[in-house]
Amino acid sequence: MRASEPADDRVRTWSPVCRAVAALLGPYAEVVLHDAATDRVLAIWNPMTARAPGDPSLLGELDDLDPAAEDVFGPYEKVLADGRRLSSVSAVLRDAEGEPSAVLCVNLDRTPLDQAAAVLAGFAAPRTRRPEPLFERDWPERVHRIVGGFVHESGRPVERLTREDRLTVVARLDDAGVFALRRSAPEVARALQTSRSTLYALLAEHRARRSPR
Amino acid sequence: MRASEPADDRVRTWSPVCRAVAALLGPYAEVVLHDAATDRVLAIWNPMTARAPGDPSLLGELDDLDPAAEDVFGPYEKVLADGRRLSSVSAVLRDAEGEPSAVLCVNLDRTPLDQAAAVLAGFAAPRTRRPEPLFERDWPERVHRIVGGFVHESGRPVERLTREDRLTVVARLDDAGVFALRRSAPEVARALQTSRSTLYALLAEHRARRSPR
DNA sequence: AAGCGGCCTGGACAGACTGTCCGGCCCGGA
DNA sequence: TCCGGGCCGGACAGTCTGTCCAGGCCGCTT
Repeated sequence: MRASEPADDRVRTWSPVCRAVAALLGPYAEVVLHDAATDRVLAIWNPMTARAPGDPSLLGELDDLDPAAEDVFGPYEKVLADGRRLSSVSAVLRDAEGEPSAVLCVNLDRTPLDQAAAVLAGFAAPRTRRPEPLFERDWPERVHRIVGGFVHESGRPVERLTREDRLTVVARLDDAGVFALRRSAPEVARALQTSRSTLYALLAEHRARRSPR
Repeated sequence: MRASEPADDRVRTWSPVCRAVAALLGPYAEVVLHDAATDRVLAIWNPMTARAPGDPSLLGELDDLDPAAEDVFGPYEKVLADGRRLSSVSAVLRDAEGEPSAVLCVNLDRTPLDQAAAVLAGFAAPRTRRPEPLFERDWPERVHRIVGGFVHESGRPVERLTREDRLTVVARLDDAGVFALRRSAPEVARALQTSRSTLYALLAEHRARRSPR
């Protein structure tokens, strides 16, 4: 890369697309251009949070992408601090040589859509609610999905997750109530490729952090 | 339809409402005015099937309506022969004396709504659906609700349920996956006002019945 | 290189929970 | 009255849970 401002080029190259997307999706979509190498924000349109160019992206390393891998990720879900739920899509943008040059993320606030869908669904399906199982039948599948989701989202394969990563995943799993299910702990440990001991350590840490009282 | 048609009055009275509703809900709503006494169609707007005035209504007995009962029913679901699913609302229309004079039915074809909802839902919630708890947070509450539901439905208080009753409840609970939750067995036993031993006996019996293979 | 701290791990363990079994009790029918 | 079905509490072995520990690995510092 160039001298001190390697970003310029890429922003110039990609900003029309970004602006188009931002314009198309209206006020509820945030478009972010990331520098995959430095893991920082290059530019941002219609920001939903206080991020600005130069801020860390928190994307995780996407640089060890093999060319065969898919360049478009998602849509997957993120949750903002204020509870708004986003549908996000990420795309690896490559230069003329085929090298990854930036990462584009589009974050669509789905709450209005959710509300609309709920309205429609309620309109259409009046009272015949389903017996609705207490929990998903195939919870191991579900565990794998949560773990897999994080892997996907962080770009790191399971066996290379950091301690903090695993802590995050454990937090999600705990929030999802997974650990109230019989036999879930060993399964989770396996999925997380860690030992049962460590899993419990992480879990304890998570719970201690959450309520230090 | 004058002389031989006693319906006239009522149709004249109610048709503005019916037309308004039909207009409001667009091409997907059928509005039918029934004669509750003769159980025949008085008038129909925007019919979805080949019914015409004078045809039997097939409403079933709505005549034994006590005045205290609610006059508006639904929305409930109907299914057309061709598979279209309808959301329906019925209303008893009363004359000046408070006597039932006709029944209004509005049948809304929900397939377009369902499709729209699906589109929106798909748009909004692509692949990683809600962190959506794996199971209800307050599952004991849920257990009580299932048990209570059965009690309500059978009219017998918990402590007077028959063996077969309890077996049914256990079946429902098992189908809901309750027994995959840690610590659920004692709670269920308590809710069912039976002993843990018996609970396990019932559970075993249920599972044996289900798959005698 | 050696020392150190942080973290992971397998193994060990006590304690909780799970399923099963049994003897005793109650109750309704023959 | 006797009998059989069903329930109960208690007991038990087996499993699962959390916790703890000693040892090992790794990166960092001295």
